[in-house]
Amino acid sequence: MLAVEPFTRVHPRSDADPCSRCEARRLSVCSSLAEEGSKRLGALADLVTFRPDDVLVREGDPAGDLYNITSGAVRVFRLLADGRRQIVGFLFPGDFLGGLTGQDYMASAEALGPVTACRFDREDYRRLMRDQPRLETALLDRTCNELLAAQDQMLLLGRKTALERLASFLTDLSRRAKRRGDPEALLDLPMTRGEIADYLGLTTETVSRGMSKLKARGLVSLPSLHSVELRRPHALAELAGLA
Amino acid sequence: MLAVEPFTRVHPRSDADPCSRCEARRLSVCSSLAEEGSKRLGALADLVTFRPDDVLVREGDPAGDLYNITSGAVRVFRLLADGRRQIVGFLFPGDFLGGLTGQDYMASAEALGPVTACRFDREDYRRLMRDQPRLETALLDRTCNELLAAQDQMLLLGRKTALERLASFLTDLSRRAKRRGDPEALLDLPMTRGEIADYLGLTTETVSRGMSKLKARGLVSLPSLHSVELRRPHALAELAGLA
DNA sequence: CGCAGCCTTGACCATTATCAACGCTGGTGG
DNA sequence: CCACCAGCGTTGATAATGGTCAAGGCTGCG
Repeated sequence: MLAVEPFTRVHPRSDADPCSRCEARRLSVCSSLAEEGSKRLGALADLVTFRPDDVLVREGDPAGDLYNITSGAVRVFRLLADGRRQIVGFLFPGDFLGGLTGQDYMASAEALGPVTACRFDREDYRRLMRDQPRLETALLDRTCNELLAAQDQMLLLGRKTALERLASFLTDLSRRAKRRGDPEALLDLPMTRGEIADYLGLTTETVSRGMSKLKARGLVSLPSLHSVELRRPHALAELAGLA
Repeated sequence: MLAVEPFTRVHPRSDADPCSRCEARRLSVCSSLAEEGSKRLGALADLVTFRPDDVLVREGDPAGDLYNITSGAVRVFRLLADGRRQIVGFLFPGDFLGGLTGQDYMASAEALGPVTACRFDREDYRRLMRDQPRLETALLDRTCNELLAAQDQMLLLGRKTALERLASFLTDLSRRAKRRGDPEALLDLPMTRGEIADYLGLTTETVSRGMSKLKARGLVSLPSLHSVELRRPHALAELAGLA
């Protein structure tokens, strides 16, 4: 039986210092360490690049490295035996990939396009955490946030309609873009319709129809295949069931 | 905007000592502390009881207490504005309820039947964790396990059929019963069909039909409304998509 | 410029939700 | 102690959301 090995993300913090080594501008791991000597983290990490569809980690492989995404985007997913895929998350710059517990990776991660990431050895990172309890507390906080997001996604998958799911997705992307400092109304969609479908528990066709319907209702415009402009973000959030 | 506040569970460990105060036989929090002085934890906790449908914590309320369930079962859920409910988890003896980060509870929890629990003050628990890093590491591990279970549930809600969801549910209940030391083939179902439905993203009727179908296929028998006997656990696990 | 892959749209279909009726059961009060 | 009743569960008929299959268009890259 496989040991457990979840993924966690690091969300950027606005008050953080830049990490010169991994080039992320606002990264809470780097921030936590800045106070106690970020040199050390820099020495542990190296910058790696991936091409589109490259595999960062594969479900079932022994857990080794941890990554901070610094550019590009990543899909994290699990598969059923017959090939059905559920994407459990998309990672953007500032997000964290990898788990510290368990023996094997329990989900796969692949690059959506060109990706650069800051790689840590898992054991180094663990040692670092042992020396710096603040880092462990920060990771616990982040994992709790991740769990909260997972509960949101359960509500979405279990109880929302196709259109509500799309509205939720776009609203969430907008929120995350804003947090990263990217424009919140003109979204870049680095994933295909099929990947959005596998994230929302739908099919390509339903996602496509949903996009068309949102456009027809004037909630969004679609300047290009892989970008969306939120024209009525509040109405979209309302449709998403947020408030 | 509400601060994040996820729930985490403590899973029992077989090598743990009993916790005399909260009466849980195998509880990893108690275990972690046994090594360094479980008296202290005992002093912080008090035993509380709830009647059926009592509210343990309510979504949106300021986060205060943490609970270890010692008997009975609990539903943890989130709601949409129009009343649609997604149960994000059921808690059984040995499971942990409450979050250490964030300002407010982000999900509600109610007793399925009579429940007893070991209650801790959140601040006390935090202080305890600061003194005992092992406890924090254990909590991080457990939260990661929780996150993994959440990803399983996403796969279930996004990509499994109604019958596969039911098979997964029963298989998971069996695994958890075994871990608690309860019979793994004769399951107690403390929840209603409607609650199972709200956990699996289905309706009462579909759950009921699914149960009948599993019975017709000889995979289970239904000795009473709230118990299930797994007659072909392996076939059930296969249907669940496990392997 | 052409082709492959992705996206969109349409027609049809299937799974599951909805609506409805009825049966069971456990708790309560006469 | 029994009978009633409210709530839950089951089953059936019908409807709807979203899936499947199919055809054609766009686009970006070689």
